[in-house]
Amino acid sequence: MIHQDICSDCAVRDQALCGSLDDRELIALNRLGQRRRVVRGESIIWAGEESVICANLLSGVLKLVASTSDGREQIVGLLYPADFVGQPYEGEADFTITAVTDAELCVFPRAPFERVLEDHGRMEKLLLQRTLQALRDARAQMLTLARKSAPEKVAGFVRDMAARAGSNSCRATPGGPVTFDLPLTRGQIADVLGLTIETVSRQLTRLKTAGVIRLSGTRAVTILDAAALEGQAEPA
Amino acid sequence: MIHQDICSDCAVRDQALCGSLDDRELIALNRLGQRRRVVRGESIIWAGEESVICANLLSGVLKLVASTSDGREQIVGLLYPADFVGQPYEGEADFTITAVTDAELCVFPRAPFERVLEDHGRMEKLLLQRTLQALRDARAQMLTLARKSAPEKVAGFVRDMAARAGSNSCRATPGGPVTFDLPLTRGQIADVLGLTIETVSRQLTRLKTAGVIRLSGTRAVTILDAAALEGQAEPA
DNA sequence: CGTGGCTTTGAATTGACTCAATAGGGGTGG
DNA sequence: CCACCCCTATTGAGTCAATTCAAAGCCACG
Repeated sequence: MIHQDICSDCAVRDQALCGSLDDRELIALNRLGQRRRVVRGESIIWAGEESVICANLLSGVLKLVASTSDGREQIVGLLYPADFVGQPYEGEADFTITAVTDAELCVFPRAPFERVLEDHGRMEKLLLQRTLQALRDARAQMLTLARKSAPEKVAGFVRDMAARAGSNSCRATPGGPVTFDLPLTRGQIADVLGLTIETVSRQLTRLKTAGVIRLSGTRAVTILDAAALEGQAEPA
Repeated sequence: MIHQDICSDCAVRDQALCGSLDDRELIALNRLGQRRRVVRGESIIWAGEESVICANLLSGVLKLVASTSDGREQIVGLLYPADFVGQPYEGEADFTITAVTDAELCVFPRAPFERVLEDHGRMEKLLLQRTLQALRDARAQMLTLARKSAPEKVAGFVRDMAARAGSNSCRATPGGPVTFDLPLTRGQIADVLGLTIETVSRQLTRLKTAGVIRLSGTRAVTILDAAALEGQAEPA
């Protein structure tokens, strides 16, 4: 499906990079873009292949996966709605990008998209700022992967996911119990944190037993003691 | 010392971001820049402090260090001559930047530098491309930190340092013995790889005993068997 | 030629992994 | 509506890679 009139139905119209464009500019970009739905587990870019597209993520969650030749895997990034997807100015993709939930994208062919970038300094500047932020995030995660213990990793991950969920649907009582769904399986959490499934499971059970969180089903988490969680994530 | 005429004595004039500017543009930037020397161990930016400068690195090697509140440290990036230093568009620095060798910088106040960026699309595009590359590097390193064994980490590190040294002073016989100096101490290598000093030392000794490398003094390394080194760095 | 920092080597410990088996839970079809 | 099945998660026991703790050794430099 080609975009309706002028992205008026776009759920992330203002948060995505396109937010920097006025109506006239949007028309040009709009002509390039195509909606695409992907189902959970489907990949849109493969490491080592020519990366011919860029996109805005409209809904769902994607993972960036790095892997060794013998099959070990590491999730090196997660993408959420309004995030930019893909690598301009780079032919061969370094990481495989796969949907961890059903997702919807607004896809652009890479080369024309690069031309739009060059013609629109505001948009390029926004992309630079996002890229700088992604770089800071990746470097912060390097500290976690290399130097934090399994309890710290899991507590920090739960805290971060709660913060993200909380920023979407803000609660009246900050610090009070917050409930949300993890978008990832235990195995995917393990792939983010550089642990194994078993270790993630054990640490979550430990937090539950300690009364810090409640687990309902396999996805839902309730934060019972945010201060304790923070204390386990960042020991003094 | 203010720049002499027009950066004519700059060792990295063509490789650094400034390479994108013509002589007229360079005059404007030149007026902002100041040379600064730092000695080994000296920091130019501190995590948590306001980050008021950007710079080009002219000579020497810098490290970006992330640390936990209880003192664990991780080197999340190394900067070499012609690399860009600092975080435009971001007030508070996330990482401490420290010289690992004596170094020389061309320093710009951040705010005016940002204005130059906005006025010069070519330079902003170059910075975007460098930032995207740094992001790819950081993500690749996440795989190493989280999923590779100590032997793989150390072999890969030695290979990468050899490649960097080799790219500067190219040898006639590719694959033949290459000798170079590590710019880092064992402790700093450990901080890059997420290991301890002792483990790095043991792995280097193992590579020496296996006849893959020769160690002369504490800094010099000779690659005796590049194929074996590659094999240990990236097991099938 | 001494001194201090860096490096190497050894022994013991441990946190996370591996292997293995059980339990839960959501969806499908009878 | 219920039984079954598959996939995911939990729990346990034993192992091992890397760390921690400790002691020399080496080298560069004053």
